[in-house]
Amino acid sequence: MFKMIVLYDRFFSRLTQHEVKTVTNNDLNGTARERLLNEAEKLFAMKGFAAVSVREITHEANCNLAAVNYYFGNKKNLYFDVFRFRLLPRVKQVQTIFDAILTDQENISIREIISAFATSFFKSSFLDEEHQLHAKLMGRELTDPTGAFEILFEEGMMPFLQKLYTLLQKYCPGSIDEEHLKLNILSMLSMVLYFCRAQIPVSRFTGKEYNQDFKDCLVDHVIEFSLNGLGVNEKEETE
Amino acid sequence: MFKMIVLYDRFFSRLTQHEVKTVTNNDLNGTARERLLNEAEKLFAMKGFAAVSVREITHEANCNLAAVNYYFGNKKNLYFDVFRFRLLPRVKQVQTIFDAILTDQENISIREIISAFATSFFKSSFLDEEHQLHAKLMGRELTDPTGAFEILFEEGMMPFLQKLYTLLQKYCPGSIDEEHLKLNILSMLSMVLYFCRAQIPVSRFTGKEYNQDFKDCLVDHVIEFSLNGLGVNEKEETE
DNA sequence: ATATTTATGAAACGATCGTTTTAATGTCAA
DNA sequence: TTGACATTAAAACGATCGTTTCATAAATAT
Repeated sequence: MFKMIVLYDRFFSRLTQHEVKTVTNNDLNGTARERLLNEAEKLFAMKGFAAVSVREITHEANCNLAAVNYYFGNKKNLYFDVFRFRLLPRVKQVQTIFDAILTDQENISIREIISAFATSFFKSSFLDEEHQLHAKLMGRELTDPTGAFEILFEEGMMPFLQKLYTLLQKYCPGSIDEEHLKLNILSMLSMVLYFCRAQIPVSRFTGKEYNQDFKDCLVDHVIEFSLNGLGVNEKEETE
Repeated sequence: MFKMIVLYDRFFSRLTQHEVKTVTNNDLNGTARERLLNEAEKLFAMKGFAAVSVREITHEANCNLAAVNYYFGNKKNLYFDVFRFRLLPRVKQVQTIFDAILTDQENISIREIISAFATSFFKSSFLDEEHQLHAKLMGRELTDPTGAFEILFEEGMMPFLQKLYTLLQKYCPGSIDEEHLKLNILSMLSMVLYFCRAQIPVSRFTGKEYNQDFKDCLVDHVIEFSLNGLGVNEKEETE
């Protein structure tokens, strides 16, 4: 009895018997717990926390209504676990892609850093239809924080921004003070986030649809605007 | 009977007898309809549409539960009217401030245009506590559009962006094609929106609180970053 | 095989939601 | 004053919500 209550603490939720025994097994996707997480991720992302009912999630996951409370304690805990086990890995993946792009190169220029940043955000993840859902989830957390966002920001976003900071500080030609460099980084971040999230206003104002051509154009624009914004005259470097 | 149904159409809602007779009177703030709009604006902004109940609104406005349905037909129509009669005027005010800043000056430089843009957004409105609520409302519409945002964008934002476009096109030194200039404008917009809305992550990364010093610093940063991003070397102009 | 735990099934609970109904007011012209 | 209309009041309706209960089936351990 008491053991059950402890399992429903803020940071832990019940694992299936199968999962406890064979955590490293790849064949877990079929378990009820996994199906619930998958459908919850999809539905929460599309409609938001309040607009999705437990009945809807369990129905889509082919589970019983009581399954959510059995595995996760309550609806809110399921929401948090979606962030912990589904969103956080994907956010971390952005930095992984960023690192992979840079490690291929020997001498790193600022242009290559900026380019890797924009590319890792844009092309590889956030413009995919699948990841649009995650952007919506994070967007809602930005306006109505529930604490779930902190998990992503502290463990996923902050380390990435810090790494970007040390990289740019190292390879920046002039001496830029900490405050201005950080504001520059946030400005770059604001652009990629905006062009990913506010696709409707962007399309409406520019008259362009988000096809591959326009996406490529956006990546180039962010890179050039950021390089100029940083005060780096790229023409001296590339030629 | 039928007349009532027509009044509850998407675009119109019932006016009080008092309002119909004396629309220009300043003494309207006390009517039930106005009180409902005020409280709805406040509550919708703080909690979002779904998280606010009609009972809560009517209670805060010292009205009866049925008053919302009497004056606005239903809850959703009240939400739309909050955008129509409360948010739209405030969004238009941004452009008014922008125009006021520029008309004081005789010869307009690009720096002055950018500065007026950033200032009209930042200082005059979006960083005030009162207007933070409106930013939250717009933020939710960005992730979960209900159609209410279109009112603001088409009638408030688009004309402003168009004006900015023609201004910059006129006073820009080099020849910039339409697409790139519009992307530049959207980049500037993304920055002011982000620094207004994402105050928590910004404070977390920079370590700065949103006091007056930091706000001023942000305005300066956006201006400089934008000028550099546009490829305008401001030092040749100001000296 | 038996006992114990784990998981699922269907049904119900209590609460809250938006909306409607019906009756009682208040207001103003005729 | 009377009648028509605008407004308010209180109560109830039907629906949906998150959660709980309890019986049963499946899986596992002894």
